[in-house]
Amino acid sequence: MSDSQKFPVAAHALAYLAHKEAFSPDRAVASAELAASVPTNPVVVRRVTAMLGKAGLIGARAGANGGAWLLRPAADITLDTVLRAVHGCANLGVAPPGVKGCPVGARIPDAVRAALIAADAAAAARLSQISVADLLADPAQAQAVLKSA
Amino acid sequence: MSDSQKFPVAAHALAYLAHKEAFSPDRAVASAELAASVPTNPVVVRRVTAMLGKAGLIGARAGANGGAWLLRPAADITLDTVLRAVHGCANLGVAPPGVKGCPVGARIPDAVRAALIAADAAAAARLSQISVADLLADPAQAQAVLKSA
DNA sequence: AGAAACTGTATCGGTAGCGATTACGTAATA
DNA sequence: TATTACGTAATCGCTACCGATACAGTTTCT
Repeated sequence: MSDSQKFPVAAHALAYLAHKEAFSPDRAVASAELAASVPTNPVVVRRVTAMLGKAGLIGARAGANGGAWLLRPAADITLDTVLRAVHGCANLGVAPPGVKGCPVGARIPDAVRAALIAADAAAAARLSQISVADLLADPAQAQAVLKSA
Repeated sequence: MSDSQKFPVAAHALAYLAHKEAFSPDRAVASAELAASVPTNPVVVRRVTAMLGKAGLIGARAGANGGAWLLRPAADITLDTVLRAVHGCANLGVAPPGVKGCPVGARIPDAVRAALIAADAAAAARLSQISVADLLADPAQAQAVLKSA
């Protein structure tokens, strides 16, 4: 894994729910509407909302007027939680196994693995500073982040 | 992108060169030897060493007794430099475009993009604290990082 | 000079993963 | 009961990567 788009789609969906003020079952938003905003296929949306539901971030109900809604305030949902909910990680590849015979060749993979894990943890830590509510904030903020990076 | 293994392979190759003390052309290591340590195909190794060469991290020479060697002390090569050299990034997906009509649907993608860039920058910053020399250090260090993450 | 070793690159085949789509069973509403 | 909508499985087409082969150019060794 993974060039997966699950995390961006999840973040977008949650931000959309927050914008729609879908905080209770009677304000549920259907997957078709979310899919139209991303844009993507409704099934793709339901695949990620199902994961978000298992993580306790959103509720969902079938049937007419059904759909998904947030179970927490948008400001209380940080993006690292979202990332974990969709089983994502900062992907830099997987450390190759190395050869068993060579002592150094066998030791390097563990060190590389440790570096990859450290990088992933750093990315998650950064995401923990961003909430779904932040995604709806003034675009000037987003621009500032974009330029400083 | 990408699920590419370029970064792990590059890190492994550089660590191997450092271990072999390949600091000058007369101590060059052939791609076949590097490939045997990873393990992978010699061509895969040459693909990444070519990029590392263009980034000024290693030198390479064709011909008998040819191969690759480090152009800098291993302690001066940080892993974020390696990551950039192979055009890698902490991959969390790409922000979907959103729909043009909806004002919020159009704003969210920029915010998501900014978050992805921030996470990538954080991962790179963490990698900048790790050098190739660190990859050869006591495995207890690597274990400590692995467990703390 | 000739043989041998090695890089850099192009190319091809196999494979794996993903998104989009269709389909179906279940659940909730009108 | 008819309709709406979720959750999940199965399938399709696409893309990207790795591994392997091949080849031209370069350097060393005999």
